[in-house]
Amino acid sequence: YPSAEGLHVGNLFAFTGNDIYGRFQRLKGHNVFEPLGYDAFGIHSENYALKVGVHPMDLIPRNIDNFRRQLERAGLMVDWRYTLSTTEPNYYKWTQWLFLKLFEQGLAYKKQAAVNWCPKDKTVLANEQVVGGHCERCGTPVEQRLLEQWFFRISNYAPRLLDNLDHIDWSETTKTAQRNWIGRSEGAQIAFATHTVEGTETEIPVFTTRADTIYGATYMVLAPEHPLVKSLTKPEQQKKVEAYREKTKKQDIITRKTSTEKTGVFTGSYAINPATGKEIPVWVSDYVLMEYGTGAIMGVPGHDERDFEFATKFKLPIVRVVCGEREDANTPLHEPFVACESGTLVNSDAFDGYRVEPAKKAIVDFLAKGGSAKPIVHYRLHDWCISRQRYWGPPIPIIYCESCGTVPVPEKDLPVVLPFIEDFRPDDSGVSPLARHEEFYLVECPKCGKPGRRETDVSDNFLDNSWYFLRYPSVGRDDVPFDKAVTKKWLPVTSYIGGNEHAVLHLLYSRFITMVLHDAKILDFEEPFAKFRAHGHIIREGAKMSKTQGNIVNPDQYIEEWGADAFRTYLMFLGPYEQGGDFRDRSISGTRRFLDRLFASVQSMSADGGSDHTVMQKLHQTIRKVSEDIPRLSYNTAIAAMMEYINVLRKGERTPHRDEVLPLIPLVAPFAPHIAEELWEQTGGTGSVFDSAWPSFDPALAVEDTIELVVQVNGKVRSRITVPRDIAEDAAVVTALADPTVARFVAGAPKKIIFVPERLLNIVA
RNA sequence: GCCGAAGUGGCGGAAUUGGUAGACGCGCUGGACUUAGGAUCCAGUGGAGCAAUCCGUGGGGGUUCGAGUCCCCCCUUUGGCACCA
Repeated sequence: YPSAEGLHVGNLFAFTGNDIYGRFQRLKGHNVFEPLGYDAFGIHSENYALKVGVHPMDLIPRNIDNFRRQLERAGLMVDWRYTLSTTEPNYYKWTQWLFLKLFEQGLAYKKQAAVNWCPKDKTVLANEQVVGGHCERCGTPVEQRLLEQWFFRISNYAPRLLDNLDHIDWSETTKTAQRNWIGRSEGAQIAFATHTVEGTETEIPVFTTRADTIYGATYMVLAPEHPLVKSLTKPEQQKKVEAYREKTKKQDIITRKTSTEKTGVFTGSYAINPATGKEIPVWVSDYVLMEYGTGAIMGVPGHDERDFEFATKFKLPIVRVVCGEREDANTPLHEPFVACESGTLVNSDAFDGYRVEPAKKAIVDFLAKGGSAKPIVHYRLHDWCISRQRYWGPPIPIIYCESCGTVPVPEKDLPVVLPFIEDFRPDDSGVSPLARHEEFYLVECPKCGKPGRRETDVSDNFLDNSWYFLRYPSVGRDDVPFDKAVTKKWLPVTSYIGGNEHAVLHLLYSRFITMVLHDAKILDFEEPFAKFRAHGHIIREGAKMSKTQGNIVNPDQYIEEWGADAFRTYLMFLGPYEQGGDFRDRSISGTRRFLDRLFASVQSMSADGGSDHTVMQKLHQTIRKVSEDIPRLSYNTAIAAMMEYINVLRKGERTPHRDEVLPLIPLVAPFAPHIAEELWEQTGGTGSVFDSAWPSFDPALAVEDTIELVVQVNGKVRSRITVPRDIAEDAAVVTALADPTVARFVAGAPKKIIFVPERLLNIVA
């Protein structure tokens, strides 16, 4: 996202890590395609445009120019012929096409729903964009609002999105985040019979993961928005219930989600506990969420903290149905007993004595016979709300016609171009600013030709970036979103390094979209990124970088002062790449010195091919180390190894030989491409160093023939002896005991000898 | 509350499977060169001790010939999710 502030050092950290990997693969002889593009079709850009009073159509190209300038200085191996911008009609034409594909598959649908509404940005947000009850973008507390919205049925794909995680090569942290977000829970749906105030028989379905505790269900709770609330409320309770529903509706998400004090009201109705056959009261409370499960629960106060709290407050009966090892059926419950591994059922008729886990299945089976229960797997993942009541985004390609209904814009009419309008500021109406422009929305129905009305909402920015990897190799093609043959050659993405902040947004949506296209037989793979690694984040002096703290690092000044190569190398050296690290101005001098010493070594090296044996050994060890470290993103240790080698090379003002120096040039090239190219040319290389070859190492040379064997006595290091690498245990013991220090600690015959070849000898005395 | 990551010198960090703790870099100390040094080069740099040696990876236990690494308990920091039934 090309922000107005320009490139952040964090962006550069991410891009450089990718670049090193790409340059390394190219040196290894692979054909590498490394693209980069701009994704500014969303709220963030629009808000900034509003703030500075510049139209986004003017602002975004300006930001992009600045970004491009900064990116080019960073020395990335990006193929700029294949860049893209999600704000361009030739790109978003295909974003709209994507919407149509989902619509065709029945995966895009419109419904009225309580959605997350940001009162400041005046738009709907996806669940993934609500962070701790606040708008991800501006931090304003999010409200609930009832609106007609377009959704994608990502929930249909929940099982696949989850199961595939087991066999894709991704960072565990990212996989865990997705698993938690998808939130599979295995349980049962159980129906509680009841009747409406008019006397009609009906039932309240609940979802539970603790069917084993059903004998302890002493009441039920419906979410305030639950559709059954109305018909179950007795006339004498009506006023109270209505008032309660009003009150909870007005509360914003924050107070609702963070207040621990339970509130609620009785409907006056009762339902039958299908296990006990007893009548239990039906309550309404906002601690039950309409969005999860069935929007209704069975209250088991003995074995659930929230239920316990609620029952205590409203004096509802609390029954023990599970006990631990030192308890029995009559042990009083002063707090809910929630541990279940060790629990045994009590007060549960035929199921008394069952362990918790088997009881779950047995009780569901038992209730299933009466038709009131079935095992069910529930996912936390909600459908993806993609409507945005804003201006800056791709218009959703739909036309409403009085006779034909909801009609998709025909593919030949794409793109639906976002018009330039002056008054793009959103308002409270719940509709997009585009709805103020007849010239945009008054259109003919593509089916029957009668007057129709265009959809005026635009789509979520995350839809734009859910498919860009598919577009990159096909940039320039106007007739297709992506060319078949080109896609086959380059995709899925071989290696992707990104931030974990996208774990449940971009990275989940991209997987979903890819699966949908696979199912529509448009793609022959269903996972977009074969390998994904989450990089760490850079902090500064122990604190997160932020504008308000004023500790943002602008890469420009550092590149100016130290050069792009030293800066890149420093960023990769400051910590383990997958963990990030602490940015300290002063430390950049270290990597700069390293590169200077490398440069000086080339200038001063002796022209003859002679070389020192121990230096050559070190060289081959270094080549091996760097070759092994780069693929596992251990950039910091790869750099350290090269520094170490330079130190050996120049130890005591030694003049290095040509053969000792030259292999360093391609070795350092992924990190410091500019210097590497320069040195490559100076030393007679032709073309680019990146078209040369990655140096190979001689395994025989990479090992030393004599080693330092550590000698321990009783596990404590007492000496180090220099011995042949392949020394036998007996010989090692003899040599070790000849050492005066060792001899001093060994009185008499050794009790035991532990010999680890090439490493150590431990004498237990 | 739940899920995850992490605690190592003055600082950033090394230490593939349990096997020399502190690689590499910053900083610091001393020296060389120099009119000068915030340049460059050389040497040193975990703590205590004259030394032999002892102590050292958040704390406490344990397993082992041997633990930064494995097991149990606890503390701290940090990221994410959060009334998810």
